[in-house]
Amino acid sequence: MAEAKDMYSFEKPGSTLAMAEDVMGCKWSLSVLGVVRQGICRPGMIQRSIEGLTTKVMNERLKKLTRYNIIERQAYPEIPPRVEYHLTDFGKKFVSILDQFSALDQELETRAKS
Amino acid sequence: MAEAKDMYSFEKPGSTLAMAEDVMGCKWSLSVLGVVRQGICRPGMIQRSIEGLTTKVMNERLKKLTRYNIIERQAYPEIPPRVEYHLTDFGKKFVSILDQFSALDQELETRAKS
DNA sequence: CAGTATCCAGACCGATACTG
DNA sequence: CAGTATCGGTCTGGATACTG
Repeated sequence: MAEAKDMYSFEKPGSTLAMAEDVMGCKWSLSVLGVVRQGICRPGMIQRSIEGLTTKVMNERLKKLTRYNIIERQAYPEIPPRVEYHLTDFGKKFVSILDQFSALDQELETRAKS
Repeated sequence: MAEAKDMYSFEKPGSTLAMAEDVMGCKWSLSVLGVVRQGICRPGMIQRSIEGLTTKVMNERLKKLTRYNIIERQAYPEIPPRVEYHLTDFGKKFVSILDQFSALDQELETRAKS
């Protein structure tokens, strides 16, 4: 059984926090997540939306985000092939936490003005 | 003035989110933050608390966290020298967001049990 | 269009020795 | 005790070409 102290220790392997660390530690992860959440879901469009992102890295990130169940992949058996990525329910919770970092910005700005 | 769409774009340079990315992307950052929040505030103790952490990397992390105003450094002019690091108010908000990632774990566990 | 393979420069971090 | 300097291996990500 977990002790209360454990509530305050970071770095549990396999935890959501460790996952967040892994995701955020990779360059381009947040950019990709950002455009996917905006509804830009096809690889070609994702790449064209993000200046400087290469195919290789994009696919690595999409794979990682998929593996962590933050986004999910749907492939349509057409010619030419079509693939779509969308946030999962878990992914929506995940990005809503990321938003709270941004919310701190607003708070700091507001404070600066007053 | 910012458009509504900007609310959903990640990756603003200089933002708290970019800072979070920078911090979390560095190995050992969260470990260091974790022990400092527990009140382990002196470098020697911090290092002894974290298996595998070297002096060099610890100091790099402490510097970065200090630069971002997540923790603050207090030096006492004694012999031998004594230094303490503590969370700032901003840092407390920062770690409370990190806790929400961990909170997702609880939620998932609870759901698994039921 | 979606995705993979290969190559390589540079960043990161671990080990160690050192200063005040 | 707190912190810095140096060196070297590893791993990441950027460029490019390629397959189905």
